[in-house]
Amino acid sequence: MSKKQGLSTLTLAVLGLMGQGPMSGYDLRKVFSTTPMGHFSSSPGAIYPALKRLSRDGLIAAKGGESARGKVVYRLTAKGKRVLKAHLSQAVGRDDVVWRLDELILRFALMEGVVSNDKRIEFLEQFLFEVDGYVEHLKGYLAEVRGVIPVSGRLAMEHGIANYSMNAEWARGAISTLKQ
Amino acid sequence: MSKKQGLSTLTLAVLGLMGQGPMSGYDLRKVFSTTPMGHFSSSPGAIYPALKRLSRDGLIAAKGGESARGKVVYRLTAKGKRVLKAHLSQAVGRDDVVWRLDELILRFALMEGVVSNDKRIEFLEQFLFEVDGYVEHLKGYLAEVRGVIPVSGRLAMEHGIANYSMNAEWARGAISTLKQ
DNA sequence: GGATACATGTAAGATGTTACATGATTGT
DNA sequence: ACAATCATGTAACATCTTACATGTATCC
Repeated sequence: MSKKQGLSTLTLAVLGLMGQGPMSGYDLRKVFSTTPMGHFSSSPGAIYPALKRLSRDGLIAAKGGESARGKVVYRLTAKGKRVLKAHLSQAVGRDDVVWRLDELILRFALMEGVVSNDKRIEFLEQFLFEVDGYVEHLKGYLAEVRGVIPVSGRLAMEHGIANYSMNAEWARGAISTLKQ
Repeated sequence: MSKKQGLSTLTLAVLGLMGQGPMSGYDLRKVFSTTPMGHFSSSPGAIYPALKRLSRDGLIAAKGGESARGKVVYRLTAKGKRVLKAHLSQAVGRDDVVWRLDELILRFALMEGVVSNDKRIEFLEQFLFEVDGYVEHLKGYLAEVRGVIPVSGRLAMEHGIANYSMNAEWARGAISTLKQ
């Protein structure tokens, strides 16, 4: 169906923001450095090369026509839209929840206008299922090692459990919001 | 007083685990792949070069004497202990909370036996102060943009607020645990 | 004797950080 | 005229991922 889609978190953020409207590299840097949207480096050494890559791969294209100063404004190509939508529509697995939780939240944040309401609810339900499962796993692990691990370690484990529990709570709330 | 201490998360985890006792690269991989301790790649391509660097820089040293099979067991040197302790003793700032929260939790988890109980409480109090401040900031930001941002974006913002609130709650609980 | 687990490593490539460089435009 | 902000870029370096390579010891 598709090649492996190894979109880095930064790449995903760039495509997602351009999905909302055309932007320049400088615009992206402003968003990353002035809003609490994700935690991205606004360093030129990361953003401009990323734009070059996306441009080279045909996912974005510089708008024709001169813009103010040297500004280069990009927008998604048809291929870029397809790749973005495919990425946002991926199923949520246990690995995503364990290893890439931040990216899942970013994916959700970028879904507006790209993925239907029903699909977003489906995403949250898969997310909730996997998170709940992982919370149980962590609780089981803690029960096993409690007593043999040091206090700091135990508290850090409890942090992990509280973190995933909070994510489950959030997902439950978000699902009922999206269902009206 | 000291050079910039750009310990990567993996490097910190390696030093911290070796702070508890001698380990080989393979032992580290086992810990990373079989316990929920942090989210580290257990790939040999990350770990063995990291051990080489730490060894080259004099923070760890291979134990003399042959071990089973080809096993190479490392332990912290005096310098390694010093660097680890210095890193774990750093003050917590707003930037750490915003950009490196996972690393802060890892730092806390590794403090046992290296940093005194009082210092750990101090760490948690600084952490709590910064987290509380950031929660206020996020709430203020949300209040400003609520209404003009899409639903998915708003829910993602609320996720961030819930996340930091949970961290504050956790810190409060951990402080009272450490105070007995 | 063959599968599995132990144990370490390298090579190629992608991505990111920090620091530097360059020039245009706007405000005062 | 000068500073600040707008705007893009490169070079050197560090790190991590993926995939491959190699050999040993143990279990059945």
